[in-house]
Amino acid sequence: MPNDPDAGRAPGRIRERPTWLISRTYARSNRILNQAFAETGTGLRPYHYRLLAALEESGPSSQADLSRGTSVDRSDVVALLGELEQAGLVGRTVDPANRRRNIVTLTAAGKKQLKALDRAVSKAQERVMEPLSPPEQARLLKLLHRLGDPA
Amino acid sequence: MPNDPDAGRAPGRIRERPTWLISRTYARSNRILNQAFAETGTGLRPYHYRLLAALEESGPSSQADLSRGTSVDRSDVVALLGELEQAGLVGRTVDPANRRRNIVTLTAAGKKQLKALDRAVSKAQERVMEPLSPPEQARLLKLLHRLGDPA
DNA sequence: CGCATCTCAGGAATACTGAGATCA
DNA sequence: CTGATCTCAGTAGTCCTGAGATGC
Repeated sequence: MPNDPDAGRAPGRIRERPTWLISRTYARSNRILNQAFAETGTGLRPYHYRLLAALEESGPSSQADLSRGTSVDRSDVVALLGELEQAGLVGRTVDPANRRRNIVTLTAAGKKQLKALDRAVSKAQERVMEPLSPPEQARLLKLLHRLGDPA
Repeated sequence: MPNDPDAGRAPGRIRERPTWLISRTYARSNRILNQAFAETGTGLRPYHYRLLAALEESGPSSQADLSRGTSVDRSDVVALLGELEQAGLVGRTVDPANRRRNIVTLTAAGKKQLKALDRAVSKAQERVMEPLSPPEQARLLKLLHRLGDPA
């Protein structure tokens, strides 16, 4: 043997704790997802995608509403939108009816970029869900939906 | 009205993407879990718990095996074990049969601490899984197990 | 030599807190 | 005044990469 006889031996599976399973699943999903985003060469990350997708779904929104709808912290939304704005993917204008607010809109370039990201995300998700059969996937999503959004 | 008529309006639910649901569930689980750890007043975090639990399950282990078994990066294991060692919860000795290795063992204090953490984790997990009925919980865990540990 | 292990330095992405300024 | 919004500064915990030193 070139090396250790028992190298690579994995110890036990720890307790089969729900939180551990959730964490493991999330980590794996993230690895796949981040790689997919990296491969687009856009420099955009999942957080950017969330904001763009929410904007397409809800139309022009305030930053606070974007934060609530995407579960991205208000504080992070500022920086993320700054990056998206600089890339020409969104526009920010002050709401004339309520000058505290910014109205954030998706530009044409943003819509186009979103479509490209959609394709990457779809592919990544197929790979994430691959170990399960389609009906199992549907069941899982239903359960996760209730667990992640209990309100 | 003291303020905005439409404040708090949530925009759409974004796309009901699997990765988003996984991410949301993980975030919620983490919030609950981190709070539970904070309430123990031990200063220990989920990562510490993973290592302690793995040590109890597998007995004395090398750091590399701990890393593989817990999915905690080899690089982080070093610092985490340093903290646990300083707290007297684990011991590290060089393996005489293979001097590259450290043999990490759970001390009596570590076992006791682990039991306290176990209680906190169990309670937190009940709260995480609360929205689902017991059979649904079981179904979810089975699916997550296959998804998070596809190898 | 190749390879495993431990260690350290550092970075990336997510998640969060606190505080200030503006405005309804 | 209360409270919502935007912004900035800073932090914490997870996850990952690269590289060096030692030993099989």
